[in-house]
Amino acid sequence: MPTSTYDIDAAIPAPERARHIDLARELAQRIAAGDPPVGALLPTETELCHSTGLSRYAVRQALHKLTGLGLIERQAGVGTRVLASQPPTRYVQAMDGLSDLTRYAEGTSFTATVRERLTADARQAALLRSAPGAKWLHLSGLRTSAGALPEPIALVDIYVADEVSRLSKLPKVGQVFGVPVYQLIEAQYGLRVTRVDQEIQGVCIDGEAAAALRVEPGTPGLRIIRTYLQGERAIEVTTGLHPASRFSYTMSFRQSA
Amino acid sequence: MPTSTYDIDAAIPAPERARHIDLARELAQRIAAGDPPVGALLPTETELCHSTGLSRYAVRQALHKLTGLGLIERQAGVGTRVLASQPPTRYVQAMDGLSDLTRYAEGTSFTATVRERLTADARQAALLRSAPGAKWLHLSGLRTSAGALPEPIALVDIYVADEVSRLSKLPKVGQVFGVPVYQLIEAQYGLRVTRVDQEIQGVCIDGEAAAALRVEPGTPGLRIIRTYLQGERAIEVTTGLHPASRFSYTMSFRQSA
DNA sequence: GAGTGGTCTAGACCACGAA
DNA sequence: TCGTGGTCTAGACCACTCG
Repeated sequence: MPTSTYDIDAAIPAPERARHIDLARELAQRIAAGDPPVGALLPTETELCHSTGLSRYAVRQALHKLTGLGLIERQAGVGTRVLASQPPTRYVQAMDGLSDLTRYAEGTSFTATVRERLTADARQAALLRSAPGAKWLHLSGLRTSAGALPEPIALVDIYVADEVSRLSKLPKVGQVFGVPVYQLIEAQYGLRVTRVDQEIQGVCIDGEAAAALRVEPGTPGLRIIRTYLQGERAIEVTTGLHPASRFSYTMSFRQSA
Repeated sequence: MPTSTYDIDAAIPAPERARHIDLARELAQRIAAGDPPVGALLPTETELCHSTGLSRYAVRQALHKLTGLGLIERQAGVGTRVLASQPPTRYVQAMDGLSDLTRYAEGTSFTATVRERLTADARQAALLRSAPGAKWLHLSGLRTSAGALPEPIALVDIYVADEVSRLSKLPKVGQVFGVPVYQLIEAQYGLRVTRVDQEIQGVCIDGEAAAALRVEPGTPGLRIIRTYLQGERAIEVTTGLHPASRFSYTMSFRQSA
């Protein structure tokens, strides 16, 4: 039985680092080896206290660490259950805000050429994830670089759900605009976009679009469709048409700790 | 001065939930109000113990929660510093493994038509993020749906860095193949991909590519370039050419708790 | 040297789940 | 009813920072 009086431990120049970390590592290795297999219960806190000679506090710290790693699950009255033998390797693309989605838009501005209220037909309803007959505010325009010679960057369509479309600072036709519309909605209606779905398609730019973007008909491009949702409700949908020569979409996925 | 003998508190039917959570919430509100402004120090643990009547353990639990929220930063010998007045709203696209990147590949198979070792010229070096003259293993082939009539899905090129290219289970020319190459590298060299960079371009599919994919010349498509890195070293690069009619890239970003 | 947060002990009461 | 984990107290020693 390890007595572990505090003075004794203090006299020793410290064995390693924190003991709860050692214990966590040891338990993780045992779990990896399948000692308590997935789905089985780990020893109780009391048992671990006795077997390790540590206090309950230290044992709980170790188990807390394993919980954070997703290795175990704890429930009062039941015990500590093994969830996985290996900490799952996850990869994430993280953003510090939705503005990262449209970072390319920095140094550019949006000029509206169309502003109308529309009632969705069948085709539009599919894009807008709403029932046919639903009302939306529709803006259409051109995004241009803010430099001396304003090169068109993208043809943009913005749809705003009727319930959140009474926005005081919305761009007027012909007006240059800088703020993302979803930010106006969040500010004015006090809600938060909880999810953004994004689809990227390859397209050939023809006809009017080619003329507006000042590229040759048949030029390759990207169509990006973003749906901003609060919960399951789509509150804004944007589509952008980007000439491939002026835009490519890059992202980076990192292994999450 | 709250005496807070344990029996007294126990006799009361529990005020709310855990007291450390109440304290965390109160501190978060104060920080939001700028009481200790960003960059300043919070009261020390001892002061919080006195002002709240809680034990140091409970106070530390509350501060630990705020640390997890990214609101504060702690350092022994210095104190508790306010990092932000609001918990940053982050959005993440999470994957439970890199196979999610190529989920579309399920139910498809890769058939190699080219297998060679190459020495990167200037143009290839840029794609492969290595110096000109570096050696890579190059596979080229077609990804087809596994159904009865094998429709070509994508033209694929795979480049494997020389140091990790001695792979026993690598696809041979003409052979149907199912496992992602990065998994072979991870398994055989005992390393882990820590980052994947991805670029998506819009293209028009012409010439040989159109013939191989059995689409009309001038058909729109997507080119997807993935770079698999361990640390800062690129160990594999893949490019895929997908007809737009058979593939679009979708992703979803969620607000992270 | 005084004070900070990091670690740890040895107790205790509680809500909850299972027998 | 019994044992689980969740919460909490009141002490303690340590490494570290700073004046």
